[in-house]
Amino acid sequence: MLSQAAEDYLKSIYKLQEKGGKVSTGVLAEFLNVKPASVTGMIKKLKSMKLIEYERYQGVTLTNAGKAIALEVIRHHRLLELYLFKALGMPWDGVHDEAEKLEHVISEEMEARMDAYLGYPTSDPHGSPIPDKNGVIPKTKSIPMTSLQDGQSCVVAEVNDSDSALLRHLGSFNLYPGTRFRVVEVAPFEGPFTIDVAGQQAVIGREVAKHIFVDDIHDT
Amino acid sequence: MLSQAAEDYLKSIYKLQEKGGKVSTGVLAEFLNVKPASVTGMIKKLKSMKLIEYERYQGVTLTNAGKAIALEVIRHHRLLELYLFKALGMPWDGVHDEAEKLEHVISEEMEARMDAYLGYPTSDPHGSPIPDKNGVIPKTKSIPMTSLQDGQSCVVAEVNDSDSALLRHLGSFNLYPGTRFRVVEVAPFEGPFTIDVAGQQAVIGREVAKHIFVDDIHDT
DNA sequence: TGTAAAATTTAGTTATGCCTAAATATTTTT
DNA sequence: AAAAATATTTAGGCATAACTAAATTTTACA
Repeated sequence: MLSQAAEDYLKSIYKLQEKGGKVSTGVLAEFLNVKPASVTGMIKKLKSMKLIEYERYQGVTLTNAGKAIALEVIRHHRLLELYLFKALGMPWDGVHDEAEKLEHVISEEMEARMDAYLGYPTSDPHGSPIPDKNGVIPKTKSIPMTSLQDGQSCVVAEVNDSDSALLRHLGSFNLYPGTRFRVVEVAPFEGPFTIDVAGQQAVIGREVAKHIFVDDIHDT
Repeated sequence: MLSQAAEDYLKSIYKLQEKGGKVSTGVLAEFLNVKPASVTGMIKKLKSMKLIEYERYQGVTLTNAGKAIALEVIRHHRLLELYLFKALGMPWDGVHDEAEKLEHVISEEMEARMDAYLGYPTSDPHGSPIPDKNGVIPKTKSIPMTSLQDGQSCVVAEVNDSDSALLRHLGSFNLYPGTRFRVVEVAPFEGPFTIDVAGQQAVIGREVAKHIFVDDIHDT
């Protein structure tokens, strides 16, 4: 059995690898809130287990075996988030932290039972896709909210799940995955977005908008 | 935050303390499947945290603070067992192992939500009492099945939860908490019990009977 | 292209929690 | 009450996974 720490490394490498191929020691250290020297240590262990490919100073990539474990952990995380949200009624800004601890601990049996209870879902409460038991992720084609223009209408597809204060903020505007809104105005010089959600106006700053992904875009 | 290992020690000391006052190093080591020397080490740490009282060679007792933590962990365990059984339909011989891992990880919020979902239950699927959130345990007055006589009728109150093979065995006779049965015969010389469960006869050996506790006894 | 800055690795330390072997204390037996 | 048996503690190790500080490699730029 793999340690929780090792699982977290693999999950993080997977996520960072999504954005750009190889993952550097520094970026990984920053992401995991540990020092780069600690990352080097763990990297050596993961390499010896053939879960990553690695050459000194060159960054890391997951092997197929490593990727499978990363996807398994991500699957646990997202199934748990949705389960806690739906079955226990936990708030959408609270499920991430709970899932973060539980994801390393649940059995395959529990995973399967939650999956069945939820009707084999494909996305979690924040809109992130849930890999199936073979590690296949449903394809999504959302774009960052920051690329929207005045007058465009769209649907919230996915929001970053790890910052609970941000989630509460979005919740106060009813900005959940599936919610449609229209861009009323994009202030110039990298300014904030004024949007209309079901008749209510809201102002969303750039920093917040970066964490929101949308799809089904129409010009109005 | 207390480590999982420390929580397990406190829980184990609590359980062993139930049967007889002070808990010796050796008994605790045996119970936890570690060596006595390891127990001595942890004992020193727990003493420095004022969770147990301890004098060299004299065994340990929980302080009030230690007892509170032990009861909290036991509450988590039993609530989880019942939750997994009722909400996810896990078999009663499988919930122990899952709860054993989850008990150290769940938040107070999750505990409270499971408790509410279950309607503030007072016993788990094996009949063990669930401490309330203040650590108060519902009093039970069951006796070991081994003290029953021919012709007595009784109800299963509690069975040992940690041996899943034993639980499957009992399940095959429908011997769950709440099930009534009648003692048809107690074989002499410490022999097995022949019982009648809803018209079906079953033979229960002494070793198995030791792990079954019953109440509501009537002579027939 | 050489040097300074930035990133990464190595070396050595710490804390947790387990282990074995040896020393010591307690209990039981004779 | 002394010897033998049992229980417990001390001493020294190992693995994990973090840390700091120093050394090394890579990259950036003048």
